[in-house]
Amino acid sequence: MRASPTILHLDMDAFFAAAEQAAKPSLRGKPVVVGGLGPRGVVATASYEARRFGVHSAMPMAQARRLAPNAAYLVPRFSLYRAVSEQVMRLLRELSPLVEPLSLDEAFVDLEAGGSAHDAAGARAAGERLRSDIRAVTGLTGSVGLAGSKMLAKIASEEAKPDGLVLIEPGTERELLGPKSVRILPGVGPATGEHLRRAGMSTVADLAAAGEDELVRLLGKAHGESLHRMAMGYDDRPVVAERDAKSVSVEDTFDVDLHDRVRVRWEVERLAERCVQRLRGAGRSGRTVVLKVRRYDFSTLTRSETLRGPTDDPVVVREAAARLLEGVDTTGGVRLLGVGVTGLADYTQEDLFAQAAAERAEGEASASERVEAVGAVGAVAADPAGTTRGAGSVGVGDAADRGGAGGSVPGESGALGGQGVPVGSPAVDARAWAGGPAGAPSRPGGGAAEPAAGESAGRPVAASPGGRGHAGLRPDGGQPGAGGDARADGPRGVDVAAGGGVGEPMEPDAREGASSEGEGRRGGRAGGKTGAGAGEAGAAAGPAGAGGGGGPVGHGSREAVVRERAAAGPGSAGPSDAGGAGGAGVPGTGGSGGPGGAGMPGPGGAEPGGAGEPRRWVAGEDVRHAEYGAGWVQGSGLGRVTVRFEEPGSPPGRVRTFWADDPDLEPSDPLPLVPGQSSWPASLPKSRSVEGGGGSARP
DNA sequence: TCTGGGGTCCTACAACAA
DNA sequence: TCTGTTGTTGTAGGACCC
Repeated sequence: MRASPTILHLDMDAFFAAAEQAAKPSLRGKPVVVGGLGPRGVVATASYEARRFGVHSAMPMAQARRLAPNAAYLVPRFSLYRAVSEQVMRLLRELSPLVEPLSLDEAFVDLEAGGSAHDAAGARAAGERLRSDIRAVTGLTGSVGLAGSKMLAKIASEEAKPDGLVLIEPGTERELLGPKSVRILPGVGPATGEHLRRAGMSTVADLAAAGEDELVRLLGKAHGESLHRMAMGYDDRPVVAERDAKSVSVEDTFDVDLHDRVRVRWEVERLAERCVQRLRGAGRSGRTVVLKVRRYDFSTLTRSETLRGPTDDPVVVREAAARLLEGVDTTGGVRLLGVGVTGLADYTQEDLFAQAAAERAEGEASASERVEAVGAVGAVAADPAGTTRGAGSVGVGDAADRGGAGGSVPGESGALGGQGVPVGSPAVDARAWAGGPAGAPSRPGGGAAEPAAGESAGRPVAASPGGRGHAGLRPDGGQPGAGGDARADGPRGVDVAAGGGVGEPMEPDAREGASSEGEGRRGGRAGGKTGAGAGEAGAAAGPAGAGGGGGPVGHGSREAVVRERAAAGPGSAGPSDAGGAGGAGVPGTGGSGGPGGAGMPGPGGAEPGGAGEPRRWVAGEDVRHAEYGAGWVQGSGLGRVTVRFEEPGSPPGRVRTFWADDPDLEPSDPLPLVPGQSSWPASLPKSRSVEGGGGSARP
């Protein structure tokens, strides 16, 4: 708590939605909702126009659609938001080196540390200058709070919204906070708020009056003490510029609950792979593997296992996650699965052993010790029951062998994928599934290959038409070309044809925005972008060989299966018979393909280059047409795509409809919201003319 | 048709070692 | 040697935030 209001909190106004409105002039002044468009999606951000209909963040998307049926519904485009966020953070760092980002659109700045303000007048001037700079550089508005502490600065920026600045003079905190709801204090959410309400405390003044002892009694020591201090207006938390991540995790919610144990296991292993990719991308390793399972009734379980040392080996993490799954009852259905790693370190157990081995090579250790050390790699700590699960542990040699095997599989995987996995045999080894988790690369030196190129501008490759898709492996055993998240927003991918629900190409202005749920169109261009042909994509068949058949979430109606089959190109795995039987990708699961018969994942079948399968386009995505120029996808369906031709800085544009596979139409990267900005990330185009069309090769 | 994804922090409890 | 206490570690769950 300082005497001058020199802690600044910036919060961009309705950030995602505002960025979309800036990028799409025809949406300005109209309700825009950004979030997951699948059946279980929630609202990430609603524009102020949409908020007037009662739409707010974290609201189920279905509810938002009921409240604001005419709003534009868009999927988030993180590449755009990250780029704008970088511009904003750069402006903040001009004010002070002490900038603490809280998220893409929010940060604290210590103005005093940067010498940009020492009193209220200076702070206000700096805040106003910042707001005007942000508007000039990004075209967006942000709200600024200034106070002597982080808590109050954040409360001030909330008061300032939208597009304002509020300064809280030190000394006025208690008076200002007293009448406000306890919910404005950080750490008081719905549960704590209700708890306090039942205890007769609804305002901050009530908390202050209750005293620390009472709050500790109600909420526990840490929470009670900190809340009491906050209620008194005390908060001396410093602005911290750098914070190390403490965990890395990935999770997926499925459109339809998973019942098939084999599928659940496959998903867990796939998530483990993605988690390790992220872990490695951050240059970290982790020691504790955590499995998260949300069941059909929304109850959530976590199971964790701590290894002997940190690892970034996909095999080790995958197998730990699979072991953890064995202890979880999934009967009744699984709604969400997640895999995470905590206890992060900058080195791996293998590093330590390598170092130790080098030392021993210099004669510092005996041969017997060497054997012991190598054998321990990847082994897990004894479990709580006191039994070491040796069967699941993997030694270095084992991992290396497996890596080799994984790499060798893709060539055959199409066929395997088509056969599906025998079910009813719990001993089924995922490693036998081509393109499935089995094929995961192991470590370099143990045969692994790193992802080729980070995130690749958010364009997953070799994804299935339904949006799912383990990307499969290159024949060299490496990861698919572009690396990054190989899954194209999988679980939410909905087969356009089968899923219904996706509108006709829209008439101009008949409905702003689009509700297309086909997020997985990437498959259509994956081959071209990565240099992989249809054959490779086919090799990515999922374990059960659902292929293009049963979509990942059970949208695999017979109709869809037939379409996908027809579209399967040579070299693709093709849908399994089970898929053909009605969408259940797993033979033997009683895969009746009944309602929501969950097909196994796996792009397999209809993949890029597949003759006749239209490409899929995501609502809101940037595109470029050879003749009409830059635009964005307003809607798609029934083999057509509707594009509005406009870009940041242009007047609202006109709408045209094309065949989805129109060769003149191609995807494009986001442009700066204010044309010609030098602070726009170098990896993204600064203008269409420079960029030459977005750069994605056609399949 | 309710309820995402990626985090952080805290609490409680059991096991174990000193 | 046995018992009680205390600290640490691992595990699980809950709340909260954006």
